[in-house]
Amino acid sequence: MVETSVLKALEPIKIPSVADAVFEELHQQILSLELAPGTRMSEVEVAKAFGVSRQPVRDAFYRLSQLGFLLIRPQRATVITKISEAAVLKARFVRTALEIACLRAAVEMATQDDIKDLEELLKEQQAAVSENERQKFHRLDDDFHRRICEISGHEYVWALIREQKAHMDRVRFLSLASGAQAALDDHVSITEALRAGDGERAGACLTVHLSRIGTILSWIRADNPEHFED
Amino acid sequence: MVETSVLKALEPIKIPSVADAVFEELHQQILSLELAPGTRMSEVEVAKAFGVSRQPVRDAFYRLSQLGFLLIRPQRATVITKISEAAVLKARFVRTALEIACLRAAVEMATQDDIKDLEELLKEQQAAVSENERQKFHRLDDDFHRRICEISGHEYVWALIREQKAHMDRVRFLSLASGAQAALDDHVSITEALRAGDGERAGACLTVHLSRIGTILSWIRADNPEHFED
DNA sequence: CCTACTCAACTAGCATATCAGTTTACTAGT
DNA sequence: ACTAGTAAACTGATATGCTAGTTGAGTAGG
Repeated sequence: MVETSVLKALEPIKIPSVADAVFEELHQQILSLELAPGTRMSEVEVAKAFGVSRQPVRDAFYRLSQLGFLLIRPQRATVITKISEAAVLKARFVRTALEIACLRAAVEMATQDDIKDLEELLKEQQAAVSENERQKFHRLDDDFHRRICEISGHEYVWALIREQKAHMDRVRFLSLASGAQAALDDHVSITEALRAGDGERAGACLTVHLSRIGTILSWIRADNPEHFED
Repeated sequence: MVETSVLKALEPIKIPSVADAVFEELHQQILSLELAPGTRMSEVEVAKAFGVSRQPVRDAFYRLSQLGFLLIRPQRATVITKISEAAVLKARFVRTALEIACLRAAVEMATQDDIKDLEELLKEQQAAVSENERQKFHRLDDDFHRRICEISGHEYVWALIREQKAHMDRVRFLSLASGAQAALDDHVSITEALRAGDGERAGACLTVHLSRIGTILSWIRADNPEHFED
């Protein structure tokens, strides 16, 4: 037998396929609005641009359509979906439901160390806000919410939340730095409630936190009507 | 212009593709355990059995793997996943979170007619239980939960719940008729709480309701160890 | 100038061939 | 009998040709 490595991986190693790469790239470009809503996409063109065949592009297209970012119509052009105010609010509802469940579980499970970790995150977030580092804050924001899922022992829920969140992220990308301080304040409130073991209050804070997107949604739409559907 | 029809469909008509058909058939067979967990699946064989090419089968396989029913390992055999006790409990957690959110919203939204509809459903369920019509009860069970989503104004959540539910359904299929009366009693309690406008109590009843699968899970596993993963 | 029709240029779904990697059955050597 | 090595028989991923259907520009007819 050929000795491949000392520690043969126990879990099946995930080999990133070409389709994965195409998906990741397109997903990132769509979320960052480099690929604007309404843009016509062609399997052939994308395949040529990436230097691959149509098949992996087709696979990637399908995944994106499942997430609601591509509208594939047989025999017709595939287009990047416009931001739907309704879809964003739906995503918010689902995300709120899932995160509240995690938060309530986290209240029961959180150790001193967990709280410390969260507070460490809050400090980093404060630094990012102070230095106006928008990208960094967004990443730390995600970390905070993911961390709560982990603490609750329901880490897998983050995958679902991330899916839902994606629809909100396109809006967030248009919002510039607005609301970062308010978001951070919410995080502080949530962490305090968590430390106090008050699941009710934590949930209420989270609801307020996630509701903020609703208030900015209308004026972001007013500023960027071309990215929204009628 | 050729007059295609008087009422041209406003929404783009969904043309069922071959891939859709393959997916639906396999999905149904997997959920009903006609295709047992652990079964090796081959794109080629399935394609031959359905009389189609490998492409639509591949598409269907991918969708099933996303739902957690197929384990696709490149260059290795694709197998139908065994029932995972952990996956069922994860699905239960997510489903509970989503349904509680809907239920609480439904408490605010429900009209007299909505309650009447639900109670009508309960009667049909009672009939199904009395006549020991298992399939029918399962369908009415789903209707009940879907109806609550509709009442809450968050009908789209049902699609997510259905996804999660699928993992629980394979277990339900093994459970024979056990617990139908208990489930119906839960439905009655939930409806009563809904009528009383007591979201707190309704949520508690729902949590109990969905928890029942946890209690039967271990002895179903004991009776059917071959369908469960270690 | 406007309308109705034709047709070429697309589209995605489907079929098929090829490729690289894994598994497994078989054989040669002990 | 048993092990090591090899090759054939798989696997899914990728590439590409083909088809039915849609779209839109251009043209003929009014």
